[in-house]
Formats: sequence, C-alpha cells, structure tokens
Amino acid sequence: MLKHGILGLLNYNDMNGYEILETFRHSLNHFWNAQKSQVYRELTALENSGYIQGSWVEQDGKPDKKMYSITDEGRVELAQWLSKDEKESVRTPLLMKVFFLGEKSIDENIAFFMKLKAANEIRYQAFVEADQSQDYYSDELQDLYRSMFWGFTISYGRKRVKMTIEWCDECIAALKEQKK
Amino acid sequence: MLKHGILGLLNYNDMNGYEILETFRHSLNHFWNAQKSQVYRELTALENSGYIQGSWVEQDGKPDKKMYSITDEGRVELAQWLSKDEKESVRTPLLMKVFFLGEKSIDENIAFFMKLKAANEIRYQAFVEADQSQDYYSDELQDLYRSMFWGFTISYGRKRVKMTIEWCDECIAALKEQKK
DNA sequence: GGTCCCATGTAACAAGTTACATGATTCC
DNA sequence: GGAATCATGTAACTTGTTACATGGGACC
Repeated sequence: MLKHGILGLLNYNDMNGYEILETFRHSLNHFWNAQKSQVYRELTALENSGYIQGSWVEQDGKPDKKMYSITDEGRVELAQWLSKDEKESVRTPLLMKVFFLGEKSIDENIAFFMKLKAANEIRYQAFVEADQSQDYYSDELQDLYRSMFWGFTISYGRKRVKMTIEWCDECIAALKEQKK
Repeated sequence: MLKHGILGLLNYNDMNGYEILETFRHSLNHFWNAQKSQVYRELTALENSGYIQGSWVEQDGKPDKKMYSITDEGRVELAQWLSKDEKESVRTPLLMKVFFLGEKSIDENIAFFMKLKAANEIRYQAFVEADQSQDYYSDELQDLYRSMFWGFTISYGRKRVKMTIEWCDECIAALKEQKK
C-alpha cells in the first residue's frame, strides 16, 4: 500500500527518501502516517523490483542524497493498482475498544468519549487550516485536476472527524440517559 | 489489537477458537475482519503469555475442541488496555488511491466513485438489518449495559457508510462540473 | 552550547494476509 | 454424492511499529 503511494509520488516528481517523508507529512498525513524506516525499506524493495531507479547526488553544505525516479515498469504497476478495486478490509482499533467498554463505569466512559471528542475537535481545526492552504498545494501539485483529488481526501477527512464528534455526542447523551 | 479483542471476548465467556471466529463474524465484522490463521496464532501467544488458559474438551459427533478461559493476569492486561488512550494512527487505503486518481480520466473517475457509492449502499442495508437484530444480541451479550457499546459501534459504522455515500456524491458532482 | 534541518538507514519485533492442509458428521 | 458445519492449525510472506544509530551545517 505504502509502496503504491511512493510510486504515485515519484510519478509526479523525482524525489529522495527525505522528500517523500516530508510530502507524506505535509499532504498525506491526514490519511496515512508513513514511518521513516518503512519508507526507506520500501524504496530499496521498489528499486530491487525495477519499479524505480535511484542515483546518488552530491550536494554542498548538505549530505549526499539518493534521488529516485519511476521506471516504465513502475508506471505500469501504478496504473494497474489505480484500476484495481479497493477491497475494504475493515479495521478500526477505536471501535474494538468501544465494544468492550462495558467493563468500565458509566462515568469513566463519559470521560472516554469527552476526551475523544476533544481530540477530534483539535483535528477539525487542523482541517480548516488545511483548507486555507489548498491554493498553496494546487501550485505545488502543478496541476489543478490532480489537486482536486487532494481536495477530495481533505474533504473526506473533515467529514470523518465531524462525524466522529457527532457520534461522541450521541454516545455521551446515551450514557447520561443510562445514568438516570 | 486483535489480541485484546480476544481477551475481551474471553472475559465475557469461555470460548474455543471456532466460537471466537464466529463471534467476530457476527458481531465485530463491521469494524474488524479477523483472520482464522491469526486468531489461532494469537490464542497460542496469549496462552504462552499466561493471559488465557486452554483445555481440550472431548465431544461426541464433533471434533475435540480447545476451550480457553481468561486468567487473572489476562483480566489485568485487559483493564490496562481499556484505560489506555487510543493513539489514532491514520491509515485509509481508499484515500491513498483517491489521492493519485489524477492519473485517470474524468469519466473513469466518475465510474470509480459510482462503484464505491454502490458498494456502500449495500453495506448500508446490512446495517439496517443489523439494527433489527439488536434485541437478539442484547440477549446474547446477556447484559444491557454491555450491549449498549455494541450498539455504539453499529451506529458508528452506519454513520461512516452514510458519510462515505455523501462524499461520493460530492466527488461525482465536482467531477461532472470539471467536465463542462 | 543546543536545537533544527538535512539525510540515510538497521534490527527486532508485532501484526496482518494468503494459501495450504485435514477430517468427521449432518443434512439434502 | 456434495455441501455445510464444526474444528484445528502451519508456512511463507508482507506490512507496520519502535528503538537505535550517525553526522555535518545552520541558526540563535
């Protein structure tokens, strides 16, 4: 999965591992938290598969870097992945915990949902700020059509966070009702 | 993660691997898709850690089964997990694909979102049916308070699917707008 | 002198996926 | 005779996590 994300980014521009990580942090972080160690590992794997090609570049005042570019095979692989259906494998750690919350008291659980709500309200603010920098990203992606899909992922994230806040409210209300 | 789910179930009732798998399929499947091979592997690991204890039971007309029960150490571990904050590690494969959809044509992408919408409409129906069997589950869980949290997970799932459908509509509308 | 940026990784472990493998009984 | 239910797993692989490890240059 991360593999195809990296392929997708390299299809836009040549990059080194560090830049890929930065891009994840800036643009994809709201739906994908990439680990440094995994990115470098995947880059090696992708190069071994022939999907990308790296070459060392010397810099002055900065460490050497390994720049990667996508190969024709890589572009084929990317296109195939994009055309394949996403089979949703559901896995929501939060709900696993919620399912077993019956072991704790009503008050503890009200506190649980309040905390969750607060965390999501902070995330909601981050999305509002992301919105305001969309123009910046449109430039960076150098393509209006492409930046549209970045916008779709942001809008999904915003909806999801908003939905989670509403759900917390409903859970809190139900718990308070139970308390009576 | 699955580890704690199993611990949680065994805290409700003694079960064998097969029953755990069935329970996942019936009650937790909308947020956690458990693999057979992983469940059996985790059971072995949990027993080795001393969190659960298994014993073989002979049956007639059916294969022998290994029944597991939670130990005191297991209960401590479960309580600790329940009290710990869930640090949200975001990872949405669907959005990874959407982010790179700029490589495909508008028409292909409209088709993509229509298909996704249709799949989620089917899932929505499944939630409506799940609702109607909530009474059945209340009995099964033998505890109204506990079944409340099962209800919370269902309501989250329903909201999420509904949200996804709305998001698809918005994406389709935006793509059609672009086409003009 | 300390922190941030740039830049690369390794090692060990934990968790999830896919395919394979077996076998009795019951119901149609 | 075939499918479904009950029941248990192994093996190989892929993916993700956590901690460790290094080091120069810029800026305050």
